[in-house]
Amino acid sequence: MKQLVVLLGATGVGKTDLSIRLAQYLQCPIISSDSRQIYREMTVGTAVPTAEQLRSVQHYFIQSRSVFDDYTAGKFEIDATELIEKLFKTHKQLLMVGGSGLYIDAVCRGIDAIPATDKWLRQNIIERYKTEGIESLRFELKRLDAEIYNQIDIKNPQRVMRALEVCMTSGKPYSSLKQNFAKTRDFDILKIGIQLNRNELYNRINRRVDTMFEQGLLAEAKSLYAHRNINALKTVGYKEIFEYFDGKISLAEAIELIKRNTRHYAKRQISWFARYSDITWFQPNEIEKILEKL
RNA sequence: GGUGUCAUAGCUCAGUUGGUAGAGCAAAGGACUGAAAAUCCUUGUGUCCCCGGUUCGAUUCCUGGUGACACCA
Repeated sequence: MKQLVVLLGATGVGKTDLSIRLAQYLQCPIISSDSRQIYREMTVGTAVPTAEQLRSVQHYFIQSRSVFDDYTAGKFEIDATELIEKLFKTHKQLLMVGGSGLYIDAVCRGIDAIPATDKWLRQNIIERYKTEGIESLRFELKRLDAEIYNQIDIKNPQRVMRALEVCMTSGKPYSSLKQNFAKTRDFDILKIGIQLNRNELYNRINRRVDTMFEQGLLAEAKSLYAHRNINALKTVGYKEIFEYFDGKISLAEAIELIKRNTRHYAKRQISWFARYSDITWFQPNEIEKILEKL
């Protein structure tokens, strides 16, 4: 049986360095499940693997799309499963590495097939949200799909808008499309989790942010400033610098905010992974134990 | 040195016409099916600066002290 090894963990725990070692051991390429490293315009701020790391192991998805492309988790499921199928023809084991929970889910269990939604419709719904408020959208969603209305987090505008947009484009209730069944994949999945105690993780995150600035994060953000409204650029490390460019906060404040928001992000990842019951957890330095597991 | 203002949660501050107090941020926990590094939810006991006085009762009023800030010398 083919096996997909999934290396996951919070941002900054040291997945990248470890992944190179594991890929070399398994003699397989790396498939990235990172929703931001996939964009070629963002290098420094997403802590993409170094040029040397990219040279030493074949990587897929890293810097393979543009921030102008409107990439999504749904596309990732299609692209990644296709790629995995292809690679399994020449490899018994493959390594997927990344911390984007939804992207990992998309590959491991799949997300339901839902017709692509129209860009303008979403724009329209966002406008309605801004002018009419959330209540109006909730009211309409309840009318179109009472079941989904009761399922989703009604306090979360993004969820309400998405549900509405699906109902409107498909012409069917979102709840009828959202099956929630895990797809069966024709390969085994082994989840390897990397964790550190909270203090150590936060220290590493803080240090990594300082390093990003030394490596030119400011200049990179400057080159993207004009496109700040693009979804992909609503990203920790960029959005705070944009605020600095706006003159709303100082550079020192931006740096602190990036550190803090990255910590928040790491916490959210930890919460997400906590619900997977099939992860074997290791410390980043327990390479021998991990190799043994493989 | 003098005068004035202030001192409340980790931080910034609100408030109590005298009955021991609450917001934002932080922190912690959580949710998550095409924006996911996104978006959202939950959680607030703290010598109310210290000593004393008035009072049934003081974080609140009064005397003194300490500290910070401002102005005047």
